[in-house]
Amino acid sequence: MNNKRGKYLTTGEFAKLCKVNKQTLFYYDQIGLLSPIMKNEKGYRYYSISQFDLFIVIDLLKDLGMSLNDIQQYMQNKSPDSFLTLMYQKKEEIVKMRKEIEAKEKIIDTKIKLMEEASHLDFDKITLEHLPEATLYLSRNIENISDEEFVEVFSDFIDELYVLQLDTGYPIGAITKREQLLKGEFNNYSHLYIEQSSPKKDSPYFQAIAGDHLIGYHIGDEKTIQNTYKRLFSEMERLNLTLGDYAFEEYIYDTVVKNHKEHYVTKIMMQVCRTENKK
Amino acid sequence: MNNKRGKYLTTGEFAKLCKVNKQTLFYYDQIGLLSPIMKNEKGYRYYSISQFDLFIVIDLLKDLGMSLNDIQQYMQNKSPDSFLTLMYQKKEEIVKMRKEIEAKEKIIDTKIKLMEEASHLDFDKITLEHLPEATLYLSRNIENISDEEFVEVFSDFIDELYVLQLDTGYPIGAITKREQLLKGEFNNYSHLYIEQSSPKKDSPYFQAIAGDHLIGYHIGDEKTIQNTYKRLFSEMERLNLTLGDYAFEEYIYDTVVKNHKEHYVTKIMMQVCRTENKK
DNA sequence: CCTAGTGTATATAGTAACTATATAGTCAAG
DNA sequence: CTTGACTATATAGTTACTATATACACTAGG
Repeated sequence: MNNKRGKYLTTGEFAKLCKVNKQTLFYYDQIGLLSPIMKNEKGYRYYSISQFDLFIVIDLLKDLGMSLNDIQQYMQNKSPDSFLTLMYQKKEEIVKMRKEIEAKEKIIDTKIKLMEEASHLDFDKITLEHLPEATLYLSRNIENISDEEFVEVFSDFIDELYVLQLDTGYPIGAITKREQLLKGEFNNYSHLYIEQSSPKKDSPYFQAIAGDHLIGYHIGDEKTIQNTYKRLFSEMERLNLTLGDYAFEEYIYDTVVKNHKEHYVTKIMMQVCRTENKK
Repeated sequence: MNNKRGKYLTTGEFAKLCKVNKQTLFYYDQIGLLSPIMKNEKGYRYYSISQFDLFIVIDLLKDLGMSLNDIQQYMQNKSPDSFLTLMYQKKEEIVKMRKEIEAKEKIIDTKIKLMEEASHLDFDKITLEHLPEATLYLSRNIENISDEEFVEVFSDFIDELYVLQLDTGYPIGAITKREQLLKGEFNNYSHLYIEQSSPKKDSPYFQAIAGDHLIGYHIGDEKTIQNTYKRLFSEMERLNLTLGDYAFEEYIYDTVVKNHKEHYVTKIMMQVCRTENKK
């Protein structure tokens, strides 16, 4: 049990016990949230051990995002029932908090993974790789749309990611169809996408076709991306490959890690077929 | 990809996208953390889509407890390397945060469990129950100590719980030895304790002896607890039981849920033996 | 008993990161 | 051409501390 003993703690001792600044206790006393059980004639504050239990609860509620004012409201008409109600409510909130933390941890893991991978890449080389199947979440179609419409689609896409909690830390990429690629319209995308590491159900997912991709890196502004596409097309011809249905673009280094557009790096993954019967 | 389109977002639109108050963006502009890519002759702000990526990172770092100032420091000399370093550091921090959240969730679960149990108790009844084995973490011995020493032991005990992360939401209880009970020294405890739901290793634990206990509840101030002990002793005699080695006291309702000492409830669990060969 | 060092108190100002309010200019639809 | 919704700046207020300045109190050593 607790407080039956006669000895009290001074503000300094109590602050040390609670692991807070002494000033914080003055403040709590001032706003009437937690006042010492006793003040002597010199104005010295004395706290009892049972007040520590109170502090612990105040601290817990504070960490759960409750304002000192709301805590005080509770403290003023406390009862086993209201405490239980409060705890049930806080349980819900903390579960939500935990899930958010977990999501953020995953985002950080992804960012680390991507950055580590990027640091081992040679941006000058074009490689032919077999990509494993990946699940992509797609925006609505954005072929031939205006700037204003693009901004709207992008905003809606972000909102969907937020609502469905699909932000996994992967970059937002864009898909270009074979048709546009052949016409040289490298900025006329068909969809935005974001990769999902552990896909959920109930959404219009797009299953990226696993298979051979010619992968190259564009350094610098998006506006000059046709140069890199040309290099990719030459390489495709040299290797005797035919163009597949889609190409995928995503930022490797963007405004988050580089100050100037000239240093941005975009990864281009062009689906290709090794088939012989090429026209 | 992102920003190649010419259309920009107004402060209001960008704020909606970022899910923040418009004023917050003014503030970020003012402190130079995130300024719009463009301002027209009337002073209207225009944000690009790629600035959203920046906002997302700022928001992530902020949620990880970084100050806007520190974020700005990072943003001013960003690089893939420094970003990676930052992410590794934040990974460590978020793991710590997650563990703290998990610990708090457990505490809330315990509080709910205890309060639910308490609401179904009849505080007037004395019952004989077989208690399952429980692991208790003990303070050092507190027999016959002064008030000052008690405060010190209590403080040290709290520090240990903090360092070893043993706060599980269970109340801090006190143990009284048979010897003291027989002498009627109900306030001369031998140890403080806290129950551990999932015990860890490497600590001087005390394994509570599982067994029969006579359980009664004391309502009101600790000072009158001898009355409840007397009731327990009578009941013990009536049931033809002998006193065991220890008695355990813990608060059911304390200052956290009740305003007045007269409403505090203390649970007393007295070890007893059903053995016949009683002197 | 005096003094140095540590503790306590109050009062006030400063801080971070918003948030609200007041005032005024701008723009787009009917 | 007006109305309503937007934009801007400037300033003050908020929360929960945190720091600083000043003064008084308590305790241990010489």
